[in-house]
Amino acid sequence: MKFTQLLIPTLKEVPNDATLASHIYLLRGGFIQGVGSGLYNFLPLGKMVLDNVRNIVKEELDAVGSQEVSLGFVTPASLWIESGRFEKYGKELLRFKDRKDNEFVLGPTHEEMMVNLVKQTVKSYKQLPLNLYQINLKFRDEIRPRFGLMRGREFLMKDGYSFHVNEEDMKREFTLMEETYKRIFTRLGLEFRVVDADSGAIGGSGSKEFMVLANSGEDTIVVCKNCEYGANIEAAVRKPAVCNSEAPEANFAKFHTPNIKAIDELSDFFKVDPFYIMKTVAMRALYDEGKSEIVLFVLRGSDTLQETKACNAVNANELIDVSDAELAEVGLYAGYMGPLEVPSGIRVVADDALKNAVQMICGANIENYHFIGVSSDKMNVAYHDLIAVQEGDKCICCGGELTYTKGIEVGHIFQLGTRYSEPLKAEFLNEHGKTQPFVMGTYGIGVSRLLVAIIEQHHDEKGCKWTKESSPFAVEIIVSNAKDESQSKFAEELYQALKAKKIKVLLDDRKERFGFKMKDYELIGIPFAVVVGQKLEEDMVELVYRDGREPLAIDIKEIVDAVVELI
RNA sequence: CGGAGUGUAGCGCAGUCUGGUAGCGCACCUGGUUUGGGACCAGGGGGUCGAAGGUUCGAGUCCUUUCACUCCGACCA
Repeated sequence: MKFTQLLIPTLKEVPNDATLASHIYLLRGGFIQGVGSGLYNFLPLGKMVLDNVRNIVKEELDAVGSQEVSLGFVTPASLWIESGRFEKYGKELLRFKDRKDNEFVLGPTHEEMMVNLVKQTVKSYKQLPLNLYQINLKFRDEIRPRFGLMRGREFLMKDGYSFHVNEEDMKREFTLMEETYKRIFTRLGLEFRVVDADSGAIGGSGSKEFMVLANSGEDTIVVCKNCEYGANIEAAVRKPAVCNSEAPEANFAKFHTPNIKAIDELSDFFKVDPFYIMKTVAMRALYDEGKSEIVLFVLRGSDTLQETKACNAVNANELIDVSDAELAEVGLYAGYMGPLEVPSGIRVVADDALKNAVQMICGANIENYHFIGVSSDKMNVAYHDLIAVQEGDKCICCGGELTYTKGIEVGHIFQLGTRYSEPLKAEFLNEHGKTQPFVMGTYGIGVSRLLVAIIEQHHDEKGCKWTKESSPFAVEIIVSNAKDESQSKFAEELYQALKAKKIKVLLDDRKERFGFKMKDYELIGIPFAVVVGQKLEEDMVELVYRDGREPLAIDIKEIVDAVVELI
């Protein structure tokens, strides 16, 4: 393509609302255009990159036997009501009615639709396994869209669904998808990590996320310095913590502790390590149909509550903070809450680390009193993993030191089991002639988000640096002085020669000065450029690299071969 | 939804306090000079000042209402 024929509206100035490198450069480079909160138009260059990414995803998936389909964007709400997600998904799900007053949703993900499709067409185990995917727009009415394409409301996603006769075959496919995803992200030139994850609103178990490592990432991931262990903070586990300081010794008793509420105040008062104090966090858990209840989460004073884990532990849709006044209404006192002698009707969940704990201190559920000498056998509570892993904790696999890093979630794969097939009655006849629900897996890739991930990992102060397989063009030809006839003529010849070799080439034939065109080249970020300039008088052109390598002078007779070799 | 802020040309902004002809830079158009790191000269086009209502002889500016967007928080496959 020729620059003069392409719509590439590059900007010198940074749009006010862009803070992230990828957002700034995608806007300035003329890849995308904002149209509303979380809504973007893709301009020609952006569309080219998007198509490249999309094609790589498609190639790799097709190569392992997945089949592409395209589902309707608008979904009848009835399917969502059947699966139980109409409420569970919350306000993020955009709902609306048609002229006949029927309810619909804009698909944020398409488990229901795909199950419905398969249910109508697959009747026998002989048709399984099956892996279907689509690469289509999704809409999620995000509470707070931000960072450009990173968290838009409308975005391009590949969502795949597999159907199996049993758990074992589903796990085989899950592993196959993990390997396929690794190939996709590697081809795109990304540095990433596969981590254990929370399954969130999709449901199911054993999910893994693909995280592109970048400081601007929205997710905190826990990684081991020593081994391959990695997990989203929402799902990370650690080796049980031990405490070096001595446990207190006391018989069970009620102790007067006026105005001593916080863990560190208690720690000072009793001269014991927070490890031996129980922290009780009250939250209001919200359920379907507007139901809610106050739940007490109990953990060691040295630990911190991980809200996602807590939410999962009580099967709630959401946890929100509780005010002191609300606590008082049910007979609880902030600062003096504990797992013993709890007002009736209040649910208590304790962290796994408190199983078999002895000699603990906890609130007495009476104002100004704590219990001492508490052991967990007195507690009638459910145990769950509730804590947020901290930096410095020990790895569950190897005992190595755990640290935090930031990641951009670009892929997420789930072992769903029968989470959707059962309620939606998606069943087939097995080899014994018996009816059974499909065992499913589901696999997502944030295609438009990948553009963000690539730029976040590959940019400098001048602009984008697209990786080889994502770049909108393989090479750019820059005519230094478009009014110099010999330069224009040679550039045109070179352009035609490269095109004849099926190379994606961009010719900057604008009548602009050299510096201007170089700045645009660097902003747009094509990996290589051939500068046709003054050296043409000596039959030489210059090969420049976007990655910072020194330019190379090359004889005009060899330049075509040199470019072919590079790409 | 809570807190903060911003809406004036395609983009970035000034003008609002103290009411009186709608401005600047970039971009765009015409002509000329320039051509290896975002050039220069001259001329030019482009605005319901987010929207509605009010005060006033007169509103971008003052008052009321409303909408949109951004940031922090809660939230998030």
